[in-house]
Amino acid sequence: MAARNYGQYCGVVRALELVGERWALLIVRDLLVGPRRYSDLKNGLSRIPTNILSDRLKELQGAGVVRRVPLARCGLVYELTPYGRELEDVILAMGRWGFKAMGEPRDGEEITADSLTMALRTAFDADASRRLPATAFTVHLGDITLVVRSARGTLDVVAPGRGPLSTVLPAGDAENVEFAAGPGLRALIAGTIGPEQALRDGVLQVLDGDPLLVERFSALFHLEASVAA
Amino acid sequence: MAARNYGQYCGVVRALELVGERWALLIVRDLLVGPRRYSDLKNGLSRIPTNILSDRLKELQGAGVVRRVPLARCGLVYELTPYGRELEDVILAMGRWGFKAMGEPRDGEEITADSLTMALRTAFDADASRRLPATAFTVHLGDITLVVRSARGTLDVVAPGRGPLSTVLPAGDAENVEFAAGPGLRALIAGTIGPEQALRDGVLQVLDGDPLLVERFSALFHLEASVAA
DNA sequence: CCGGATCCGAATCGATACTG
DNA sequence: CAGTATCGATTCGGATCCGG
Repeated sequence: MAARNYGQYCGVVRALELVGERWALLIVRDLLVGPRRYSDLKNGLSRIPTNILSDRLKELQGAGVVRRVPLARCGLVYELTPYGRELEDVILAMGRWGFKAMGEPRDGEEITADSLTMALRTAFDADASRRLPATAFTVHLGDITLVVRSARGTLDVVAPGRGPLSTVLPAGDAENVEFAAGPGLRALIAGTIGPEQALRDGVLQVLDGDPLLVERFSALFHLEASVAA
Repeated sequence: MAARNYGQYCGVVRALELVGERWALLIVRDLLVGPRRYSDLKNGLSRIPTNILSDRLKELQGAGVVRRVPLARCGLVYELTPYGRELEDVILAMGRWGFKAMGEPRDGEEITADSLTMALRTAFDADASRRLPATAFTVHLGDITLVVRSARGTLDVVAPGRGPLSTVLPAGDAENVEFAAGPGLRALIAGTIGPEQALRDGVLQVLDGDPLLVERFSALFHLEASVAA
C-alpha cells in the first residue's frame, strides 16, 4: 500500500496519487455502472490478479473513493462514495479520447457489459434524445446483452439479471428494437459507416422490431473517431 | 517499453494504455502549457528519474501524443501533437477532481510554474471574464512568477522568460495588479476565504496596483473544494 | 549545460496456489 | 465468495557516466 508520491502540490498530482495506479480507474469505471461484488469486478476485469484487486479496493477506500457495503441478506458489495462518483467526468473524458485510438480489436481483447455501458454513456447525445421519441434498444454483443433506453434526454442502460427486474421490462410507451452486433458497432458510433450500410454489411442484424430504428440508434450515440496525429 | 495491456476493447482502456503509466500524464500536463525541452521537463518534474523521462517521451511519441521538434538555432523541444492536445479535457477533469482532495501541502511538496498555470486554466471562469474589464495579474508564488491576463472571456498565462517578451508586457488597456501569495492561494480559489480576508491574513500581499483587483481575481478563478466523502 | 544511456537495488505487478 | 500467500518477472528510482 504505497501511495506513491510525486512531490507536487497540484490537483492533477493528487488525482494521480489517489486513482493513478494500474487498474484503479478501471475499477472505478465498472463501479460507475453500479455497486459490484468482488467477484463481479474480478469477472469484469478478467486479467486483474486477485491480490491487486484486493490492494486497489483497500487503497480506494482509504482515498474516500470506494465504500464497502454489507448486503442485507448475505455477502457485500463495493460502491463509489459521492466523491468517487465525481470521477465520472474523468472517465468520460478518457473514454472519449481513447475511443479515437481504438482501431480494430487486438488479439484477445474482450468487451464487457460494464465497459460497453460506459461507452454508451460517453457517446449518448442528450439533445438528440430530447428531439426523438422514447426508444428501447436490446443490444446483443457476443455473450452480453444490454437494454438501452433513451427517453426525453435521459439514458439508462441495464444488463438483464442485474438491478430490479422491473426496469428491464420494456416501457409500454417506447418503441422497441432488438439487434445483435459485433465490435464493428464502434464504426457505427464513430460514423465511419451509416446505419443502412451497417445492416447491409452485417455489422448489425435486427432480430426484432423495425430496422429503421437502427438509424435512431446512430443518431443517439456518436463519438468522433479521427486521430489527427 | 512495455505498453502493458489490459485486454479490453474499450476507450478508457486504450487511453490508459497510451498515457496511463506513471509520470506520463504529468509530462502531458506540462506540455499543455507549451513546448518544452528535456531539461525543462526534468526541472518541472523534479522527482522523475531521467531514464523514466526518456522512456516516457519515447512511448508518448510512439502513441502519437508527443512530437520531437529540432529547434531552428540549436537544441530541440518536445511538443504535443494535435491528438495529444486533446488530452486537455482529461487533465482539466483530473485537476478539478484532485483539487478537492488537496488539503494542505505536505512535506516537500512544491508548486511549479506549469502546474500552477494549468490549475489557473482549470479554475478560470470565462463567463466572469466576459463580464469584467480586462485585467493583468502578476502573481509571485515562492520563486515563480506568472503574468495572468483575462480579457473578454480569454485567459492567457505566461511565465516571464518564456515565450515572446512582447506578450509579457502588460497590455495598455488592462488594469494591472501585482501580488505575492503562498500555497494559501488555494483557499482563495476554493472560496474558503474571501479576498478581503486573504489580504488581512497575509495569504496574499499586494505589491503594486489597486488591492481591490484581488476581488476580481477571486471572481475569475474558483474551484469547488468540498470533498463529500 | 543539454540530452540522454547504463547499471543496480527496491518496489510493484502478475500468475498461481491456497484458505476461511 | 472473498480474499491471502508466495514467488518470479517487470518496472521504478537513484546514481553515475558519457558524448556533444
